[in-house]
Amino acid sequence: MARAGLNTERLTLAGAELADEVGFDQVTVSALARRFDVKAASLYSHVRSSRDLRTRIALLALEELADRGSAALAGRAGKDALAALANVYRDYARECPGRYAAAQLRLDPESAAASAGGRHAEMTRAILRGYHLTEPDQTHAVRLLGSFFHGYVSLEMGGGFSHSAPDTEETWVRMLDALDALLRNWPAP
Amino acid sequence: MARAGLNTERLTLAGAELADEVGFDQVTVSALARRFDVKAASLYSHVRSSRDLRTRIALLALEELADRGSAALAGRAGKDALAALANVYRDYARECPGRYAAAQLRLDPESAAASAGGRHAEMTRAILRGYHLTEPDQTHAVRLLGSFFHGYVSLEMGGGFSHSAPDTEETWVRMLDALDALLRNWPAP
DNA sequence: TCTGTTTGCCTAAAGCTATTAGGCAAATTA
DNA sequence: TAATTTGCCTAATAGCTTTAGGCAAACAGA
Repeated sequence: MARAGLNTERLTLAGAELADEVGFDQVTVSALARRFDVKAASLYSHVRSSRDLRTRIALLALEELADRGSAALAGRAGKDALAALANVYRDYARECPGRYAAAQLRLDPESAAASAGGRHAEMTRAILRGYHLTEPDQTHAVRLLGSFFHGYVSLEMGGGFSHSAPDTEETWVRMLDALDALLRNWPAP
Repeated sequence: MARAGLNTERLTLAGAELADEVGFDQVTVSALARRFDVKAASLYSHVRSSRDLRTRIALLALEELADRGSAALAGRAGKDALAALANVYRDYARECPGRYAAAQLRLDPESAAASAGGRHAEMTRAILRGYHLTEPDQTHAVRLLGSFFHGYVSLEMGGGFSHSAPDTEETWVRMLDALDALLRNWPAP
């Protein structure tokens, strides 16, 4: 019987594709096995568990997202950089909803430490260099931007803004204007 | 054999408690049946499906959250109101993490329409009355605040801020200062 | 090329969850 | 008290997860 040529990388990638097609919570060892025309038990040579598979997809997504972020930030500063990074998150969530959902998976401490999570915080900090904030305000601002990016994208993806006018595109632009203004005029304690 | 006295309300409430104890994604028909010392099949007289159960818990959480919000906003305006509502979300997530997670469940359109979701948007709008924003900026600001509240609470609950200094309490206060400042000086288009 | 080893996928099996169908006894109503 | 409704049960099917052990394909060395 010919072999399917499975390995951890391919499974992770296929799992990410599956997530984008059917949703991250529908990513299952069985479904992935079906996609390779292989029995579910066979995947356990390459992946420790269902949880392990999902964690790997999450790490992949975080990495991809960080790569896109780095590329977008190169050569930009100030509001330009802010908008660029914000758009990376938003576009990624739209293009790859399953992967984006995966990136929100709560990781165990070891995985989190090995993840691209640090790069994300670092990118946000890089943006703030254009706004001349000093510690601890810089950290507060990093957290505020992180909260906002994550929250906005989650709500938009979840359809939270879908019915109401005005459209989300206009809101998005005006929000970035507002955040830029806030960072330029960050209030003293 | 004595009856357990199940009904949809009790199951929903017990499901919410279970969610707070073991996590919303661990809320299962079987686990709930176990908690009532009853067979899983018995729950299907009161609940249409596992999905139905989860939806009911989500609706309960949205309702409780809206009730707390209304109570907190009564008699407050401006920054006072802003902080009060923000704290409602944050405290609820801390006290009832499972319910809070449930409130993030993506609802089908009918359930969403019947949910307290509208009350939440209305509360945020009420806060903005103290900041004299006109449409469409008011809507943009509603969405920004919604994104921020949701994003911050999600990240804090997920441990996103856990390792780094300064502590989240200080960040929280300074973020609310910043949002208040932003709303008072909302930038023109 | 043959041989031995590793590796990869398979079958088998047990355990858990979801869900449906049909039954009997408890609670309610007349 | 009799009739009816209702509530929980047993039984059964189906899917996902995971472990154990087997056989054949791929590979390494002589």
